[in-house]
Amino acid sequence: MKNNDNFFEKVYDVARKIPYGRVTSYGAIAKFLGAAKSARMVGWAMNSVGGDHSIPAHRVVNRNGVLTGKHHFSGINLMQQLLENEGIQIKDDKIIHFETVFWNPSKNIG
DNA sequence: AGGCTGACTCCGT
DNA sequence: AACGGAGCCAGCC
Repeated sequence: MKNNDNFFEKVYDVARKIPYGRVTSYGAIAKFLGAAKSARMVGWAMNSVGGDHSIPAHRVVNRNGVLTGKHHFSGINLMQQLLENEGIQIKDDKIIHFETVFWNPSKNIG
C-alpha cells in the first residue's frame, strides 16, 4: 500500500477534483505539488491508479493537450471516447481548444 | 547490485 | 524550428 505516499496521494486528490468536461496536464499537477520536475511521477501515479474509476485519469494529458497516455487504457480509443463524452473535442489524439478546457489546479485549489 | 524504461518537461545547440 | 540531452524517481529485469 502506498497510501502513505504524500506525493501520490496528492496527485490522486488533485485528479479527483478535475471538474467534468475539463482537463489538466501532468506538469500542472506536478508544479502544483511543488515538484515541477517530477511530471513523470504524476504519469506514473496515474498508471498506478489502474482500475480505480474514482480517479479520472483520462482528464490528465501532457502539456500539449495530446493524449499520450491513451495506450494505457483498456482500449486504445477509450481515453478519447471518455473525453468526448464530456464534451471535449479531440482531433488526432489532441484536444481541441485545449486552453479553453484546461483546468489549472493552482488556480482553483491553491 | 547495476542498469533500463517511462502517462513529462525544460534547456541548450 | 528541430533535435538531443538532462533532471526527476519508482518499478522491473
